[in-house]
Amino acid sequence: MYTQTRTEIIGKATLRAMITIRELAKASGFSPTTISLVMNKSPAGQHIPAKTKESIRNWARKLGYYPNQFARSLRSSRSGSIAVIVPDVSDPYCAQVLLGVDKALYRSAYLPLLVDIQNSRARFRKYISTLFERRIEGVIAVANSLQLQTEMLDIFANNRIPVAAIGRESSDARINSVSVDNEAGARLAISHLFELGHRRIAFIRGPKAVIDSAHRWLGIVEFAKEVSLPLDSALITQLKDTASSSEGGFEAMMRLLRGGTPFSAVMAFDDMTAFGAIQALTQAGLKVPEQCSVVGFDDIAAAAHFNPPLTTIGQSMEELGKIGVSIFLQAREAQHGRGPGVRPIHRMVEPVLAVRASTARV
Amino acid sequence: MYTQTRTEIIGKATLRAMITIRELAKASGFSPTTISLVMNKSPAGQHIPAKTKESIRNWARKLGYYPNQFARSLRSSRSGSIAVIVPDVSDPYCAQVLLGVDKALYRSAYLPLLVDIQNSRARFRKYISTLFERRIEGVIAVANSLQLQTEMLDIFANNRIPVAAIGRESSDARINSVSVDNEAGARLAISHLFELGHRRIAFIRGPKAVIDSAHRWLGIVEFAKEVSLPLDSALITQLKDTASSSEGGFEAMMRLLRGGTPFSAVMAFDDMTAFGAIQALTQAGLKVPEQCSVVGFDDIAAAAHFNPPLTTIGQSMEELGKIGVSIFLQAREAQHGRGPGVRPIHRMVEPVLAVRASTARV
DNA sequence: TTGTAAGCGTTATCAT
DNA sequence: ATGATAACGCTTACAA
Repeated sequence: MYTQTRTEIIGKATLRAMITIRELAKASGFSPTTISLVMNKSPAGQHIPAKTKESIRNWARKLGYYPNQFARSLRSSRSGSIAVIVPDVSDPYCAQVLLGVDKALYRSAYLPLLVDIQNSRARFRKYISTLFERRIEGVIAVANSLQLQTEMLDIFANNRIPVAAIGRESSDARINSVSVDNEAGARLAISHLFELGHRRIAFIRGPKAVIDSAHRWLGIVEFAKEVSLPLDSALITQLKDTASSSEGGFEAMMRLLRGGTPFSAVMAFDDMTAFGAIQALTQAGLKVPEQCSVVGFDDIAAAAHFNPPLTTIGQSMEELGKIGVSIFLQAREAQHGRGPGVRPIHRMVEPVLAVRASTARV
Repeated sequence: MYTQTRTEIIGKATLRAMITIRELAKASGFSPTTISLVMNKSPAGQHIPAKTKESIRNWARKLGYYPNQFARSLRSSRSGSIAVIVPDVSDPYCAQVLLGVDKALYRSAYLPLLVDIQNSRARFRKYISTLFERRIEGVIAVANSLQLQTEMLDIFANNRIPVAAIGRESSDARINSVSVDNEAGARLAISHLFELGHRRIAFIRGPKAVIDSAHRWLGIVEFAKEVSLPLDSALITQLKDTASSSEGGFEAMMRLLRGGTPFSAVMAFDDMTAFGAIQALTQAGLKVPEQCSVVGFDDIAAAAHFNPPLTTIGQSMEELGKIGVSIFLQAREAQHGRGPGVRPIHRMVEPVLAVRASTARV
């Protein structure tokens, strides 16, 4: 094959191995301009005969011509890349969001640059220059965890790069966001338990610093008031760590059990917490859901496969990701259109109750 | 701030917003050459006075100068990007490998371009041109699943782009690979059960088309022969789908239970399969591990959080990822050094037995 | 020690 | 309908 012969040159050869538009021009007999017009389906080239177009495309395929994106970006001032920042790729929540982002971006002209900051501020900072050097046109950040605070995203907004924060409402007005309606989700969860006849319900609240915790708690308090359900402070505990984890859930449940106040159901901050809580219950000889119902939040992939399959509040992370992309595209459109008059976009997705086998009638 | 003022221009402004080396030259009073030498710490610039260097770096920081990577790549013929291809980002196995890849790549000069082919050949094909256009210098592919066959990676090898396949040995000699020692892993699993006193062991084998299945089975057969353990064909079943899943495990276990042949332990193809099997056992009223021990393979994150926590064979996906990167770096080094005489690299990681609560003495 | 100028591959503008 | 030419921002001989 042609390209293979050319790669015999060693050293810096890697990129040179590809054929250039001028070489393609020479080989095909057309000029670089014509080729460019054809390859990009430019409006300016609409009067080029179909025969010519056909011929050029054939030559391109035959010689393996792939236009150099760097030259293109340099000329056009468009990088076609967008940063997707996640606190931790191996976290199932992030993974699901990523899936949605990817699906949505796939149809667009943008390529995602995945930045996994692994819960480290230092890593985040080190990536910033890389992203600027690559001239990213936007940022989509999964900001559900503590580690990726929206303030950190200010640097992008300062440089007029549109930012979409996923999973947490931003305090900065210039930062767009999508998140689940935490309050509504919490209501769904507690009302599910309430309808099953549970009256003595325990709560494992999320870390204080996570804004979602507060919103979810608000939903609980309001629902409780409406149906006159008393909230016993002996049945309320809080995750200690900054991040949620199965271990945290385990410990929280141990505290509740040691407390001695009886309860027939638990509402956990999220699924990981619920997993830990169920393990603690099982270990204490209590069967779920027969002796204690458990409900989680998030509906991560593992929830459905857990033993027992977990009843939880789904928030379609995939949807969050897709909306994140659409927000970016919209923001970018607005930026191009009128410049300054861009309003921040905030959207919420509706939570859904996924009833599985970890909850039962009293 | 300077950069902000400049961005008032609308339209194509996004990339223009950044300052160029010439503007920095004008502002600082030094020439582009000097600046380039300083910013890149070029050997040629070793005699530039510290004072000048200092001054240039200060100006750069003050004006927010980030060298344009496109211009740089165009000039230097080095893209600094490498494709990381995964069958499915939301799969926990992939996620863990990705973590390792990312950690290893972070210290290198390369930026990963994540390609999630979502188990679709069509998506894969569509990405190929994007990757060539961006002039990737290498490919790291998680090839554990059926969906990403090593043959698909040939197109890169054909273009002299080093490829490292993770999770599956490649048949093509030009494709480097790292995988777990499946045979040794299977031995670990069965000998663990054997030592716990199990003699009637059931097996849920992996899909036929997955090469790992065969390797694991080989380990089983050899071990059985050594200790004269009879393998009862009534206790051997196989996943039907092309991919492994919790559902597949559930069905396989139902088949085994319906078969009526008694057994005290099951070895599942992988963790997801084990999850499904445990659910089936639980549903049938059998307690794990009291009435039936279960062992998985992979040690995905959820295994430790499962109920009961799953005994399984760990294969440090993170390690696989890191090795994948080191193989790429090595391959690239070799390519630069001597050109043709590059030997394919194949490495294996040792599996480890993670004993948790899903297995017990008979 | 620092500056000048050419060229990387593409595309937009202007000619033909 | 197609072609010549300049410019995008950077690096690197080579010149001063």
